[in-house]
Amino acid sequence: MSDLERISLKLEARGHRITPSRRAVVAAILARKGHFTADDLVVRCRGAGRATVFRTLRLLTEIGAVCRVLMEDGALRYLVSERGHHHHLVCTGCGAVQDIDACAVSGAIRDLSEATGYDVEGHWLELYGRCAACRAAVPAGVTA
Amino acid sequence: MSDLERISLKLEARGHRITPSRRAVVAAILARKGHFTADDLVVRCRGAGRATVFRTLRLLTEIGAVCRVLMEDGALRYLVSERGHHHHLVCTGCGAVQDIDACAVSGAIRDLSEATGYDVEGHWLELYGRCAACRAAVPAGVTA
DNA sequence: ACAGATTTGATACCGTGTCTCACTGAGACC
DNA sequence: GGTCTCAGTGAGACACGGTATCAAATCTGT
Repeated sequence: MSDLERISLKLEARGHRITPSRRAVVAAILARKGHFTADDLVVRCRGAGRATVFRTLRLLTEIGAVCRVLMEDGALRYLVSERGHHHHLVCTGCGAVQDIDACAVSGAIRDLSEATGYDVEGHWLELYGRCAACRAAVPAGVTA
Repeated sequence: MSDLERISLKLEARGHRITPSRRAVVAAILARKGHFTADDLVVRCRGAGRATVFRTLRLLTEIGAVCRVLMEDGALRYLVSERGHHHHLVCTGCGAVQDIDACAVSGAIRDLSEATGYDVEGHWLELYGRCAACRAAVPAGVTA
């Protein structure tokens, strides 16, 4: 089963129709390597309008086919995702994104719940660093 | 020493002038309880122009007098901060923000560095939940 | 075929933030 | 005092990401 088919099934399961526009957006997303902006898609999906791209993007985020990555400068980007809850390790050199399956904070959350009286329901964690390749290309400490 | 004076000193130490506009922006920020948007400040700082408010806000973020909070919906807000590195626990009920001094992920970062070959340089962590007061007012599971 | 619901795309709009540019005001120097 | 310089200012235009509106198109079930 292709990724496109799997996503289509998920959408249909939630009562959404599989239209040519949505198919085009999903195909464009799957064709992207790494993260992308909503505007990237708008440019590539000449067939679908801006609003439709954003709507589809939101739909896909809701069903978990796409997730959002917070870049170091505060900008939000999108990324194809097949996992449920996970975090990202973003390379500040080349922009590569590595998924992290193990949730690094689940233990800390329990402690915090007790200490603060909060019922912690969710969290957002992004990590930034330099991947092995970028470190080899430009050793740490050297600012280009 | 008042907060305003402390912040002024920090700015001067970096070679910035303490102008009436900046003083007004800082005063407006200090008068705010909890988080606020840049637009909040623009409205309250009738004396200072929009651009100046944003510029001052950026300055204060750089010197660490103000930090940004990522809300659950992806929106960014500002918050007075006297600490260095810390994280936030945001109440999804009343919007209260609790600072968390202990960095919950420093241990996990070491492990990740080894596992992935990344040199992890920074991270962003926000936690969301319901504070004790909100849990008492509307018990968990009840959606208003 | 028909009614009703969903989807679409053009466009206007909003929020957040930056850029531009002419102007100001304070300090340095003569 | 005059004037030079330069950080800072504010009005407004702009950029960007995303949402709201709304008429038209397209499905779906009967």
